[in-house]
Amino acid sequence: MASDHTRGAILAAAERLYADRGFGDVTLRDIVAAADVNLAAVNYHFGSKDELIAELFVTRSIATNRERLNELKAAEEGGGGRASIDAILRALVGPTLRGCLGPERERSTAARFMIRASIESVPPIRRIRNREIDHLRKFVAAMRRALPDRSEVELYWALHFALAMAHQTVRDSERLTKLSEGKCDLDDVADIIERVVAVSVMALTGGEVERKPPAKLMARDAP
Amino acid sequence: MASDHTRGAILAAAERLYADRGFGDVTLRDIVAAADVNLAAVNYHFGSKDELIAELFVTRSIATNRERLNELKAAEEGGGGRASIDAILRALVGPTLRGCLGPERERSTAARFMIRASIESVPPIRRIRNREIDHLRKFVAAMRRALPDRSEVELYWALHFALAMAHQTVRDSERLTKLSEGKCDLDDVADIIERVVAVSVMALTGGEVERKPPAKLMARDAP
DNA sequence: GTCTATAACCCGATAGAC
DNA sequence: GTCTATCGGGTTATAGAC
Repeated sequence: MASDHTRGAILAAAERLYADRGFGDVTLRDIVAAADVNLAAVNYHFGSKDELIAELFVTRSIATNRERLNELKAAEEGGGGRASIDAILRALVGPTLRGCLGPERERSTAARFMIRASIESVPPIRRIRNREIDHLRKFVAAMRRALPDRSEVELYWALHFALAMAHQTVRDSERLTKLSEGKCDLDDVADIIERVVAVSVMALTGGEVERKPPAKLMARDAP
Repeated sequence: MASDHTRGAILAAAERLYADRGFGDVTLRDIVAAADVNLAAVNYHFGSKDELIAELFVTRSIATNRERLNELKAAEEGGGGRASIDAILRALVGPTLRGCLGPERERSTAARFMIRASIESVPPIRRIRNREIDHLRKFVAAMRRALPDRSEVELYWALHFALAMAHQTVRDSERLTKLSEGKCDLDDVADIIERVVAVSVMALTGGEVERKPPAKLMARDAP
């Protein structure tokens, strides 16, 4: 089975090149040159360029999702079958943020690949992300157990906003650093996780009360 | 100046095709066929495919940024030189959300183009987005006037999270609809704006107090 | 100045020999 | 399984007609 070597070499070279230079700038010819294999081997082992990218992304996604579920399970067992809402949200955003942020020098190829995937969002990756819904439902279910009084709509919005803050922080960490002139420390991952979790929890516990009634034709605000 | 017609036809055709089918699936040949002009006209009028995309995006971005600043100015004048924090954040996220969400049938070509740009994030568009920092600084300055007691870091994070929630809602509206089985109404733009603003305000007014101290090696949570 | 026509090159995918 | 050779198509760039 010399093929396993070829296959693995392609995967490793592709992940590194995509992480370093992005999906748009890396051709299959670049990849096979770096892996020192033949051009046709890519099509033989993966079927197409898109399926190669999909396999790279699926592998890393499965790892992240397993981490999330492990943390969720640990939080629920620690709480006697019902995890606290902050622990649930921490299990949701923690693995992604820990995996993608942190000091530059410590970022693995896998981490840089996932950051790139988050920024460029090429078609095969989008297709896989759209199949994540069943995975997210497990977190909605846990949130429902933690906050049985909240309406489901509020739970969905809170989960959506938590993921939004986490992903955008991964995507735009450079812009936030520039905007804040370094005052926002993107290397302090634990602090960022707690920020995202705290805001998401407030969206669930502090909201609903002070939100304005839906004013359909509001153009400006008038105090 | 028959060229103005050619130029405009290319811009209109390109925006429509990109909005409908995405940047990856539309070739220059598709565009010139739809605009009924010659292939080389694109290179003559815009220099390259990337510059054509950049011009489309810059035009729409300028319009959005002007709306934002108009709303900010109106809010500050209405408040005697100092706008309330919610009015500032509403001016920041309102134009984008109003422009990109709402009933499908009402979405203009320009709106669908901006949604596409938000999802696919192709290199020329990323370059332009990175130059938005000076624009955002005006909102940071307004926030500082509204909440002079808050530390600057908190203002940056709140602005970042507000934009994160707004952009991710535009980007992933379909996933949220599926996840919530239609229970989250993505057509009720006014409600979405108020949700984003409310959560962002809470990030500024409710935070700082109950956030945990930075626990560098926290793996799980232990109550 | 404006546009047409075409050249020269690179991409991903694949048929078929080995 | 691996490799050569090649196809169809997209992109830039440009010579030269209008």
